[in-house]
Amino acid sequence: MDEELSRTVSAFRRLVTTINRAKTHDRIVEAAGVHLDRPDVQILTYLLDAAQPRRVGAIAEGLQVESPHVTRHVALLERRDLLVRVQDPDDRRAWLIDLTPAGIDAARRCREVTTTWFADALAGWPDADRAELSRLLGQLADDLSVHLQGVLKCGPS
Amino acid sequence: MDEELSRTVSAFRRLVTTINRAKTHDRIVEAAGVHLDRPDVQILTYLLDAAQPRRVGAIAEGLQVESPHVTRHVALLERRDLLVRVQDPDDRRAWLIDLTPAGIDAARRCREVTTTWFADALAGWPDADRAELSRLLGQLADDLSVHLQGVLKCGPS
DNA sequence: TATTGTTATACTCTATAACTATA
DNA sequence: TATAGTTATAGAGTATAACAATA
Repeated sequence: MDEELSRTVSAFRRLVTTINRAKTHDRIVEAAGVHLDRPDVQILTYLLDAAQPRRVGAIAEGLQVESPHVTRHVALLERRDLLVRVQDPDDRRAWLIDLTPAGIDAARRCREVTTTWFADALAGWPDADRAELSRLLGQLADDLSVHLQGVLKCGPS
Repeated sequence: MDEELSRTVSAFRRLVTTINRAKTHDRIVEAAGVHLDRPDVQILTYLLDAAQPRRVGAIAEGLQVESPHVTRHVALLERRDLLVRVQDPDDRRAWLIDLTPAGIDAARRCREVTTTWFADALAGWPDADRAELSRLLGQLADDLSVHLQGVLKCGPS
C-alpha cells in the first residue's frame, strides 16, 4: 500500500468533510449577507461561472443532480427575482435560465467568501507552492472526473 | 481577482461535486461488495483510520456531525456485528466503539475502492507531481481546517 | 418515438430539542 | 451543574416515477 497515495486520499476526505458541514454553509451565507440554501448557492454560482443562460438540464448535469431538483429551486429563485427563465428560441421544450443583476450580485458574494477562505488559508504559502497546488488540483479534478465517468458508465456487473 | 486562486477553488468545487453524488457512493459499495449507506461507510472508515476504539462524541467530532446521528448508525452497525460498543472503564457515561473483524474488512474494502480510483486517476502523472500533490493537499487540509475553525468560532455577529 | 422539463412522492442524511445517567 | 449519550422529531437535500409538451 502506497503511503503517499493514502495521504492524498485522506487529505482530500478531510477537506470534503469540512466543506460539507451545515455550519460551513451557514457561515458562507451569513458572511455573504444573503438568504439562500445550499442548492440555491450551487445553482447561482454555476450560472455565474457559465456566464451565459443555461438549460435546466445543463445545470443538473453540471451539478450532477437530477433535474426535478433543479426545477424546484429555479422556480423559487425566479420568484425572488434572482434569475429569469426565458424560452429557448430554438427548442420550445426548453428554458434558458439566466441570472438577474440581483442574482449575479448574490452569486458573487457567496463565491467571494469561499475564495477568501482559500486565500487566507494559503496566505503563508510560498508562491511556487500556490502555483503548484492550482495546477495539480486542476489536473486532479480533470483526471478523476474522466476516470469516474469511465468507471460509472460500465454500470453494475 | 487572482486567476490562479480562482482555478484552485473551482477545481476543488468540481472534485467535491463528483465525490458527493449518490451514484458515486453506490459504485463504492458495489465495488466493495458491501451493503452500507454513506454514514455507515464514514463511521467505519473513521474507526479504521483511528485504529483504536473511539467514543461516540469523538466520531461525531471527527466526521463533523452531531452525535445523535452517530448514535443511530452505530446502533445499526452493532446489530450487524460490524462494530461493538464497550463501556469506557474510566467514565461510565461513555462508550468505546470498536470495529469487529467483519467491520475492519468492510471498512478496508470501501477504503480500497476510493484509493484505487485516485491511483488510477494519477497513474499517468510524473512521480514528482504525485509527491507534490500529496504534500500540498495535506497542507491545504491542515491550513483550511485551522482557518475555518478560527472563523467559525467567532460566531455570528 | 425520444427528449425537455414539471409535478408528485418518497427516501436519505443530518440537525435540534428533550431526556437519562453519570461525573 | 456539566458532560456523554440516547430518543424523538423535524428539516434539508436529493432521487425516482409518472406525466406534459415539443421535437
